[in-house]
Amino acid sequence: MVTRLSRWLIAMEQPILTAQGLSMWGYVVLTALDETPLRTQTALARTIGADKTRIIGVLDDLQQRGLIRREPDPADRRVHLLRLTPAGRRLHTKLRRAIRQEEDRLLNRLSVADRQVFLRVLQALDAQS
Amino acid sequence: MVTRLSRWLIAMEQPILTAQGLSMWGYVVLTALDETPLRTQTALARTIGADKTRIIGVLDDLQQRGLIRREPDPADRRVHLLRLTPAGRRLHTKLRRAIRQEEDRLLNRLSVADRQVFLRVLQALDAQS
DNA sequence: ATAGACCGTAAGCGCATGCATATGATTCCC
DNA sequence: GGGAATCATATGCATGCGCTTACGGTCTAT
Repeated sequence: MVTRLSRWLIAMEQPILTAQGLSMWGYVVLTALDETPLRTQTALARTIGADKTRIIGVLDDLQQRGLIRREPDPADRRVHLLRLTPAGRRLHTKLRRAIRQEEDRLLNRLSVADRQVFLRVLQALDAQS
Repeated sequence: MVTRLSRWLIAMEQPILTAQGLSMWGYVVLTALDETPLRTQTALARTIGADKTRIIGVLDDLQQRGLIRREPDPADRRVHLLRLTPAGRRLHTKLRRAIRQEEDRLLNRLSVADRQVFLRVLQALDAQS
Protein backbone atom coordinates (compact mmCIF):
# COMPACT_ATOMS: atom_id res chain seq x y z
CA MET A 1 0.00 0.00 0.00
CA VAL A 2 2.71 2.43 0.98
CA THR A 3 4.68 1.74 -2.12
CA ARG A 4 1.76 2.26 -4.41
CA LEU A 5 0.50 5.28 -2.63
CA SER A 6 3.90 6.90 -2.59
CA ARG A 7 4.39 6.28 -6.22
CA TRP A 8 0.99 7.63 -7.01
CA LEU A 9 1.51 10.79 -5.00
CA ILE A 10 4.88 11.31 -6.55
CA ALA A 11 3.38 10.85 -9.98
CA MET A 12 0.97 13.57 -9.02
CA GLU A 13 3.63 16.05 -8.07
CA GLN A 14 6.17 15.25 -10.68
CA PRO A 15 4.58 17.02 -13.66
CA ILE A 16 4.08 20.18 -11.64
CA LEU A 17 7.72 20.25 -10.68
CA THR A 18 8.98 19.22 -14.07
CA ALA A 19 7.04 22.06 -15.68
CA GLN A 20 9.18 24.42 -13.62
CA GLY A 21 12.33 22.47 -14.27
CA LEU A 22 12.66 21.48 -10.67
CA SER A 23 13.47 18.09 -9.15
CA MET A 24 11.72 16.54 -6.17
CA TRP A 25 14.75 17.23 -4.04
CA GLY A 26 14.85 20.76 -5.35
CA TYR A 27 11.33 21.31 -4.15
CA VAL A 28 12.05 19.66 -0.83
CA VAL A 29 15.00 21.97 -0.30
CA LEU A 30 12.94 25.05 -1.13
CA THR A 31 10.27 23.90 1.30
CA ALA A 32 12.76 23.34 4.08
CA LEU A 33 14.32 26.75 3.56
CA ASP A 34 10.92 28.32 3.49
CA GLU A 35 10.22 26.81 6.88
CA THR A 36 13.56 27.61 8.43
CA PRO A 37 15.09 30.46 6.49
CA LEU A 38 18.70 30.04 7.41
CA ARG A 39 20.55 26.80 7.68
CA THR A 40 23.82 25.05 7.12
CA GLN A 41 24.00 22.41 4.44
CA THR A 42 24.55 19.70 6.97
CA ALA A 43 21.52 20.70 8.99
CA LEU A 44 19.41 20.94 5.89
CA ALA A 45 20.43 17.51 4.68
CA ARG A 46 19.66 16.02 8.05
CA THR A 47 16.29 17.68 8.20
CA ILE A 48 15.14 16.59 4.78
CA GLY A 49 16.61 13.13 5.15
CA ALA A 50 19.00 13.55 2.27
CA ASP A 51 22.57 12.46 1.92
CA LYS A 52 24.68 15.56 2.47
CA THR A 53 27.02 14.65 -0.32
CA ARG A 54 24.21 14.04 -2.75
CA ILE A 55 22.37 17.28 -2.27
CA ILE A 56 25.36 19.34 -3.32
CA GLY A 57 24.38 19.04 -6.96
CA VAL A 58 20.84 20.05 -6.09
CA LEU A 59 22.09 23.08 -4.20
CA ASP A 60 24.45 24.00 -7.01
CA ASP A 61 21.56 23.93 -9.42
CA LEU A 62 19.25 25.96 -7.23
CA GLN A 63 21.99 28.48 -6.61
CA GLN A 64 22.77 28.77 -10.26
CA ARG A 65 19.15 29.49 -10.97
CA GLY A 66 19.10 32.23 -8.38
CA LEU A 67 16.64 30.44 -6.14
CA ILE A 68 18.89 30.10 -3.12
CA ARG A 69 21.92 31.87 -1.80
CA ARG A 70 24.97 30.38 -0.13
CA GLU A 71 26.77 32.71 2.17
CA PRO A 72 29.84 32.06 4.29
CA ASP A 73 29.09 32.00 7.96
CA PRO A 74 31.22 34.69 9.64
CA ALA A 75 31.23 32.64 12.82
CA ASP A 76 32.60 29.48 11.21
CA ARG A 77 34.34 29.53 7.90
CA ARG A 78 33.72 25.87 7.21
CA VAL A 79 30.05 26.58 6.84
CA HIS A 80 27.80 27.88 4.10
CA LEU A 81 24.53 29.33 5.23
CA LEU A 82 21.68 28.75 2.85
CA ARG A 83 18.75 30.99 2.30
CA LEU A 84 15.96 31.42 -0.22
CA THR A 85 16.13 34.32 -2.59
CA PRO A 86 12.94 36.27 -3.30
CA ALA A 87 12.71 34.41 -6.63
CA GLY A 88 13.09 31.13 -4.79
CA ARG A 89 10.36 32.08 -2.38
CA ARG A 90 8.06 33.10 -5.17
CA LEU A 91 8.62 29.86 -7.07
CA HIS A 92 8.10 27.82 -3.97
CA THR A 93 4.84 29.57 -3.18
CA LYS A 94 3.65 28.99 -6.69
CA LEU A 95 4.54 25.32 -6.65
CA ARG A 96 3.08 24.75 -3.25
CA ARG A 97 -0.17 26.28 -4.38
CA ALA A 98 -0.25 24.14 -7.49
CA ILE A 99 0.48 20.98 -5.51
CA ARG A 100 -2.15 21.87 -2.95
CA GLN A 101 -4.64 22.35 -5.72
CA GLU A 102 -3.81 18.99 -7.16
CA GLU A 103 -4.10 17.38 -3.74
CA ASP A 104 -7.45 19.03 -3.27
CA ARG A 105 -8.56 17.67 -6.56
CA LEU A 106 -7.51 14.18 -5.55
CA LEU A 107 -9.02 14.45 -2.12
CA ASN A 108 -12.24 16.04 -3.21
CA ARG A 109 -14.26 12.89 -2.93
CA LEU A 110 -13.65 12.94 0.78
CA SER A 111 -15.80 14.86 3.15
CA VAL A 112 -14.36 18.13 4.36
CA ALA A 113 -14.09 16.76 7.86
CA ASP A 114 -12.26 13.64 6.77
CA ARG A 115 -9.91 15.64 4.67
CA GLN A 116 -9.00 17.93 7.49
CA VAL A 117 -8.40 15.07 9.84
CA PHE A 118 -6.27 13.27 7.30
CA LEU A 119 -4.08 16.28 6.60
CA ARG A 120 -3.78 17.07 10.27
CA VAL A 121 -2.71 13.54 11.09
CA LEU A 122 -0.23 13.51 8.23
CA GLN A 123 1.26 16.68 9.60
CA ALA A 124 1.48 15.24 13.08
CA LEU A 125 3.14 12.07 11.85
CA ASP A 126 5.52 14.06 9.77
CA ALA A 127 6.45 16.24 12.70
CA GLN A 128 7.14 13.20 14.82
CA SER A 129 9.43 11.47 12.36
CA MET B 1 6.15 15.08 2.97
CA VAL B 2 5.54 12.00 0.84
CA THR B 3 9.16 11.01 0.75
CA ARG B 4 9.66 11.34 4.45
CA LEU B 5 6.44 9.65 5.32
CA SER B 6 7.23 6.73 3.08
CA ARG B 7 10.65 6.44 4.51
CA TRP B 8 9.28 6.56 8.00
CA LEU B 9 6.73 3.87 7.31
CA ILE B 10 9.31 1.72 5.65
CA ALA B 11 11.72 2.21 8.53
CA MET B 12 8.95 1.06 10.80
CA GLU B 13 8.19 -2.09 8.85
CA GLN B 14 11.66 -3.07 7.84
CA PRO B 15 12.89 -4.54 11.15
CA ILE B 16 9.75 -6.62 11.49
CA LEU B 17 10.20 -8.08 8.02
CA THR B 18 13.93 -8.53 8.36
CA ALA B 19 13.44 -10.52 11.54
CA GLN B 20 11.48 -13.02 9.47
CA GLY B 21 13.97 -12.88 6.62
CA LEU B 22 11.44 -11.32 4.31
CA SER B 23 11.82 -8.38 1.95
CA MET B 24 9.33 -5.57 1.50
CA TRP B 25 8.36 -6.98 -1.85
CA GLY B 26 8.04 -10.40 -0.30
CA TYR B 27 5.56 -9.06 2.18
CA VAL B 28 3.70 -7.15 -0.49
CA VAL B 29 3.35 -10.30 -2.53
CA LEU B 30 2.06 -12.27 0.44
CA THR B 31 -0.46 -9.54 1.14
CA ALA B 32 -1.71 -9.46 -2.40
CA LEU B 33 -2.09 -13.23 -2.50
CA ASP B 34 -3.88 -13.13 0.80
CA GLU B 35 -6.38 -10.71 -0.67
CA THR B 36 -6.82 -12.53 -3.96
CA PRO B 37 -5.82 -16.12 -3.50
CA LEU B 38 -5.12 -17.09 -7.05
CA ARG B 39 -3.37 -14.99 -9.61
CA THR B 40 -1.04 -15.03 -12.56
CA GLN B 41 2.34 -13.46 -12.13
CA THR B 42 1.53 -10.72 -14.56
CA ALA B 43 -1.67 -9.79 -12.78
CA LEU B 44 0.11 -9.83 -9.45
CA ALA B 45 2.88 -7.59 -10.66
CA ARG B 46 0.38 -5.15 -12.09
CA THR B 47 -1.61 -5.09 -8.90
CA ILE B 48 1.31 -4.47 -6.60
CA GLY B 49 2.93 -2.02 -8.97
CA ALA B 50 6.01 -4.11 -9.44
CA ASP B 51 7.99 -4.83 -12.54
CA LYS B 52 7.06 -8.31 -13.67
CA THR B 53 10.65 -9.09 -14.49
CA ARG B 54 11.89 -7.96 -11.13
CA ILE B 55 9.50 -9.91 -8.99
CA ILE B 56 10.65 -13.24 -10.35
CA GLY B 57 13.48 -13.41 -7.88
CA VAL B 58 11.07 -12.56 -5.08
CA LEU B 59 8.69 -15.28 -6.19
CA ASP B 60 11.54 -17.75 -6.52
CA ASP B 61 12.56 -17.02 -2.96
CA LEU B 62 9.05 -17.26 -1.55
CA GLN B 63 8.49 -20.50 -3.42
CA GLN B 64 11.72 -21.95 -2.21
CA ARG B 65 10.73 -21.15 1.34
CA GLY B 66 7.41 -22.91 0.89
CA LEU B 67 5.39 -19.73 1.35
CA ILE B 68 3.78 -19.71 -2.10
CA ARG B 69 3.02 -22.24 -4.76
CA ARG B 70 3.32 -21.89 -8.49
CA GLU B 71 1.02 -24.12 -10.45
CA PRO B 72 0.59 -24.38 -14.19
CA ASP B 73 -2.74 -23.11 -15.39
CA PRO B 74 -4.48 -25.95 -17.25
CA ALA B 75 -6.34 -23.42 -19.35
CA ASP B 76 -3.18 -21.70 -20.57
CA ARG B 77 0.19 -23.34 -20.40
CA ARG B 78 2.07 -20.08 -20.57
CA VAL B 79 0.80 -19.15 -17.16
CA HIS B 80 1.77 -19.93 -13.60
CA LEU B 81 -0.93 -19.51 -11.04
CA LEU B 82 0.30 -18.32 -7.69
CA ARG B 83 -1.18 -19.09 -4.36
CA LEU B 84 -0.26 -18.89 -0.71
CA THR B 85 0.62 -22.05 1.12
CA PRO B 86 -0.70 -22.52 4.65
CA ALA B 87 2.75 -21.60 5.94
CA GLY B 88 2.70 -18.48 3.80
CA ARG B 89 -0.68 -17.53 5.16
CA ARG B 90 0.45 -18.07 8.72
CA LEU B 91 3.56 -15.99 8.27
CA HIS B 92 1.60 -13.24 6.61
CA THR B 93 -0.92 -13.16 9.42
CA LYS B 94 1.85 -12.96 11.95
CA LEU B 95 3.62 -10.15 10.17
CA ARG B 96 0.48 -8.20 9.55
CA ARG B 97 -0.33 -8.39 13.24
CA ALA B 98 3.15 -7.24 14.20
CA ILE B 99 3.02 -4.37 11.75
CA ARG B 100 -0.42 -3.36 12.95
CA GLN B 101 0.87 -3.36 16.49
CA GLU B 102 3.74 -1.16 15.55
CA GLU B 103 1.46 1.20 13.69
CA ASP B 104 -0.78 1.36 16.71
CA ARG B 105 2.16 2.20 18.85
CA LEU B 106 3.15 5.01 16.56
CA LEU B 107 -0.36 6.29 16.12
CA ASN B 108 -1.30 6.02 19.73
CA ARG B 109 -1.07 9.68 20.40
CA LEU B 110 -3.98 10.22 18.08
CA SER B 111 -7.52 9.94 19.16
CA VAL B 112 -9.30 6.76 18.17
CA ALA B 113 -11.56 8.71 15.87
CA ASP B 114 -8.70 10.45 14.11
CA ARG B 115 -6.88 7.22 13.69
CA GLN B 116 -9.83 5.53 12.10
CA VAL B 117 -10.40 8.37 9.71
CA PHE B 118 -6.74 8.43 8.77
CA LEU B 119 -6.57 4.75 8.02
CA ARG B 120 -9.87 4.83 6.18
CA VAL B 121 -8.71 7.69 4.00
CA LEU B 122 -5.38 6.02 3.33
CA GLN B 123 -7.24 2.96 2.20
CA ALA B 124 -9.55 4.97 -0.03
CA LEU B 125 -6.64 6.77 -1.61
CA ASP B 126 -4.85 3.52 -2.15
CA ALA B 127 -7.89 2.01 -3.79
CA GLN B 128 -8.07 4.93 -6.17
CA SER B 129 -4.43 4.84 -7.17
C1' DA C 1 -0.87 -22.45 -41.38
C1' DT C 2 0.66 -18.01 -40.06
C1' DA C 3 1.28 -13.73 -37.70
C1' DG C 4 0.91 -11.30 -33.75
C1' DA C 5 0.29 -11.21 -28.91
C1' DC C 6 1.19 -12.93 -24.40
C1' DC C 7 3.63 -15.48 -20.42
C1' DG C 8 7.59 -16.10 -17.68
C1' DT C 9 12.40 -15.61 -17.74
C1' DA C 10 17.06 -13.57 -18.11
C1' DA C 11 19.71 -9.79 -18.62
C1' DG C 12 21.24 -4.97 -20.15
C1' DC C 13 21.29 0.07 -19.38
C1' DG C 14 21.00 4.21 -16.88
C1' DC C 15 19.84 6.45 -12.83
C1' DA C 16 19.15 7.25 -7.88
C1' DT C 17 20.53 6.27 -3.38
C1' DG C 18 22.86 4.80 1.02
C1' DC C 19 27.11 4.49 2.69
C1' DA C 20 31.86 5.11 2.72
C1' DT C 21 36.33 7.31 1.84
C1' DA C 22 39.38 11.10 1.02
C1' DT C 23 40.65 15.96 0.80
C1' DG C 24 41.64 20.80 2.24
C1' DA C 25 40.25 24.10 5.33
C1' DT C 26 38.62 25.30 9.69
C1' DT C 27 37.35 24.86 14.51
C1' DC C 28 37.47 23.11 19.17
C1' DC C 29 39.49 21.19 23.17
C1' DC C 30 43.22 19.49 25.89
C1' DG D 1 50.51 23.72 19.71
C1' DG D 2 48.63 19.45 18.37
C1' DG D 3 45.14 16.17 17.58
C1' DA D 4 40.52 15.22 16.70
C1' DA D 5 36.32 16.67 14.89
C1' DT D 6 33.58 19.08 11.53
C1' DC D 7 32.24 21.34 6.99
C1' DA D 8 31.64 21.08 2.10
C1' DT D 9 33.12 18.66 -1.76
C1' DA D 10 34.15 14.86 -4.96
C1' DT D 11 33.90 10.26 -5.87
C1' DG D 12 33.62 5.07 -5.47
C1' DC D 13 30.87 0.90 -4.60
C1' DA D 14 26.89 -1.91 -4.22
C1' DT D 15 22.17 -2.24 -4.62
C1' DG D 16 17.56 -1.44 -6.24
C1' DC D 17 14.56 -0.08 -9.76
C1' DG D 18 12.18 1.47 -14.19
C1' DC D 19 12.38 0.33 -18.57
C1' DT D 20 13.79 -2.32 -22.35
C1' DT D 21 15.06 -6.21 -25.24
C1' DA D 22 15.23 -10.98 -26.40
C1' DC D 23 13.93 -15.72 -26.04
C1' DG D 24 11.18 -20.16 -26.14
C1' DG D 25 6.77 -21.64 -25.55
C1' DT D 26 1.92 -20.97 -25.97
C1' DC D 27 -2.44 -18.92 -27.40
C1' DT D 28 -5.73 -16.46 -30.49
C1' DA D 29 -7.54 -14.72 -34.63
C1' DT D 30 -7.46 -14.61 -39.52
